[in-house]
Amino acid sequence: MDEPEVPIELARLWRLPSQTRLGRPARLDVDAVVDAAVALADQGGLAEVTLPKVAEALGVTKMSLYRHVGSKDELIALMEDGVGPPPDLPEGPWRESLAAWAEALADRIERHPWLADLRVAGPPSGPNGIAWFDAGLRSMRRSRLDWGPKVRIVMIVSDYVQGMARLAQSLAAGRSGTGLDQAGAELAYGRAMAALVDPERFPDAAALFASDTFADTGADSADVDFRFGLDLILDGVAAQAD
Amino acid sequence: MDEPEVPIELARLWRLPSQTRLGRPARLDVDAVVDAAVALADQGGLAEVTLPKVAEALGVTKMSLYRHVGSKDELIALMEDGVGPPPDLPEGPWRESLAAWAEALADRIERHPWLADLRVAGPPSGPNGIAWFDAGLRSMRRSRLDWGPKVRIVMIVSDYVQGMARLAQSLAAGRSGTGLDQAGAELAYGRAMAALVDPERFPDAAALFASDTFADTGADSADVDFRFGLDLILDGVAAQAD
DNA sequence: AAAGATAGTATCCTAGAGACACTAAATAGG
DNA sequence: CCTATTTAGTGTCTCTAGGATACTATCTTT
Repeated sequence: MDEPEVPIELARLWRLPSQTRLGRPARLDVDAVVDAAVALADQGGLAEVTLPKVAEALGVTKMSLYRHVGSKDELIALMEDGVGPPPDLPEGPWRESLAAWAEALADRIERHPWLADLRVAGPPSGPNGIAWFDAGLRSMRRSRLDWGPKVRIVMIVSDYVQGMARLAQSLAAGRSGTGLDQAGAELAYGRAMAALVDPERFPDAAALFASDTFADTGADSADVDFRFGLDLILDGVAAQAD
Repeated sequence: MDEPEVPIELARLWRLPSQTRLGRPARLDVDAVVDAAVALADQGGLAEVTLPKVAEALGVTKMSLYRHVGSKDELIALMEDGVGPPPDLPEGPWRESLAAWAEALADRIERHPWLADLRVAGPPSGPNGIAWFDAGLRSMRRSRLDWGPKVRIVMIVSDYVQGMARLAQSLAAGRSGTGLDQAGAELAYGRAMAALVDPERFPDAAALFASDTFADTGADSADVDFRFGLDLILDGVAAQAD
């Protein structure tokens, strides 16, 4: 009856020590692999995280990694959890607390941009994922919201933060001319749209392009946009909480 | 001075006819390639869309596809635009119109689940992307919102819809036991979490897991969740619009 | 010292994206 | 009519990735 209580992936996420200490001692452990992968992703994006490259960074062969992570997907999940727990957030009215939590989430993605590329793979299950989740719930302690709404609001806010981060990254990539196939696309965009968007078919879009709304998409407008949407969502929460 | 007015990718997105009709006539065109790719994605997900498989479906070799699409990424963009324009939406108060637009977006993803996997790659640029964008803006005509807020709200709502779709897909995949590595993970999840989530460290999360909130994540709760968040966002918009 | 367990290695396979040089089929101008 | 030009589609090659399998190396327990 030595069936594991928890699946092996969960055991790795929580760094549960293995029962036995038989056999050859390991040079590597889960943390070493995850840290190396995170370092690669931090400086080159998720695409840099390949089993060969992680293995090379650690000075081992790629197949040895499979002793410590079950698959590439599991490695990604471990990386997501591995970037760490939330910071201590100030207690206070739910609106300020929840906003601070959202800012902390955004900050986390800014430090690890590849987090914006990840798909949600279900409910949080790692220790740090749970910690972030717990912090999000805690921010609403002083509200009169029930569990159901709280959970949904946590999902909405974290989804919003990730979505805005993705958008900001895409715009930044397009703007700074990544040298990829969309070099100069930013310049051509306005002119091409003016030529292609027929005001008869698309009256509102054409009017928008004719206005200078897109012109002031300056350097730090991302922060303004972020606050705008966050406040909008918080207004929506306020409508529910009262 | 016969430089193209618009980049070639945009020309393909908008199906601008090429000037010349020299040379060998094409068996294929952009639409044929895109339609085949969409058909594959519809029945097997984005992972089914590979150049070899698309080519096989069309009875050509994979390299011939590059005569009609510039790259895999461009094919994805063409697919996204290729699923079609928005339906006609009822005029009316902005709140109902915007809600209807969001429902139409959700409906589109339900018909083409792979749309949930796509990253936003900047502002909309294809004819149908523009059409959806235009429809979103139009839904708020009767509000007193300025262009800036309108654009942001369109982004927030479409991001919300896509995020919820992704979440619903993840949960559905976990629930129906895809046969992948997470077979039975759903069952183990509750028990494992109860064992791992220390109430001292994670008081709110532990309390949540102890409650039966997750138990009633029934079959059609996705719709309920969707409406909850949508209403929350609309409440936020209302706070801005007044 | 032998048996058993675990860590890391060497080699193989499958599959995809894309480069490049080729052949095939059309048109325009002499 | 015929040939140069232009465009469409093919065949083959390279690179890179994830992963399976069978192996060797190194430790602990008895």
